[in-house]
Amino acid sequence: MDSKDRQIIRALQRNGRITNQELADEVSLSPSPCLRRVRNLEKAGIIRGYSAEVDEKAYGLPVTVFVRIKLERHNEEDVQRFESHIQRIDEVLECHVMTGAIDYQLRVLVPDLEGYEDFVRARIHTIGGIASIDTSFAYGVVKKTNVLPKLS
Amino acid sequence: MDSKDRQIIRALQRNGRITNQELADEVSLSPSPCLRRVRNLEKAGIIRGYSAEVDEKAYGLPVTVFVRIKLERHNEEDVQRFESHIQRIDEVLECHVMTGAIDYQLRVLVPDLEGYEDFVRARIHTIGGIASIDTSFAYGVVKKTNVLPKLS
DNA sequence: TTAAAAATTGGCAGAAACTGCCAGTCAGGT
DNA sequence: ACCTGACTGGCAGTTTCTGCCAATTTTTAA
Repeated sequence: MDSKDRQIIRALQRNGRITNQELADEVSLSPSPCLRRVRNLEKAGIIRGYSAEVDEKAYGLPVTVFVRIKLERHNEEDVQRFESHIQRIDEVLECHVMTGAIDYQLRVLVPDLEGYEDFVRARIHTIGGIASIDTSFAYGVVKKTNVLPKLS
Repeated sequence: MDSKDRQIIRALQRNGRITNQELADEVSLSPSPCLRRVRNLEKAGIIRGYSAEVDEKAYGLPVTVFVRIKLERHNEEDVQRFESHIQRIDEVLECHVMTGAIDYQLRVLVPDLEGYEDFVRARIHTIGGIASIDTSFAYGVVKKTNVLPKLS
């Protein structure tokens, strides 16, 4: 991966549906080698895929919640159990394993506060083995981008 | 926005570069009306744009950090100052305004721990007016998707 | 420094996809 | 039943994609 690949990556993050011709222009290549580089990045798994960015509020899910979870036990079985459950919950868009006092942080999307209560009861507590849940609601977005910073 | 639009949205979140013909197939429309719906969703701002999903590690930024920040004062001026600074920092991919004890939560991408130290010193503390910073490192991803849940 | 080998590039042409236009269809209201 | 408005599907000209090959650039080794 050279600097041209990185240029391509950042251009595709800014606009994932740019045509190959425009992309080629932007990175100063002709369409053929440009497309080949894109395909190589895809095959190598560096570009995982493409996605539409959607206004969550307009879609009907205006409430973003960050949920910080601690497990009671950390043996292989309970951890596996928790993680495989989480992966199947559609409302959970992200789940990170964390260092420090908390084990996991989730980003969850719900239609309203009641929806969140339902979510915790029906989806989280039913997993079992959870020591604590700490909830923070996000009520505004200052910044949200997919474009990775330039490497210095 | 009807259920067909929602179908289109979810299909485009799963694959943002699907061709219009395949998309039309998937949602049982012919290409013309399908494309028109997509364009309308774009014009209405419901589809904000399209983006490539990139492997952050392969790109060279393997460390994800969540930073929870409290401000000293919450008057209009200091808040504006903080938020406009944050928007200009490339390493900050997300910044949410939070309820509760913390004012903001940031998602930050850095190459390593040293990079994070530099980031805090050079980018965050220089803003001024910050009461506290709480850092959590993410060292694994259990789930990460852009696809919004179906509305029940 | 030179020469051979490898990787990358650019152009071309057939195939695929996009997109504006128009007539036909369907749903809701009077 | 009729009218209105919104939506649909098909068509055709235009644009874009993409596999192939020769030419160029870069790398490697002598």
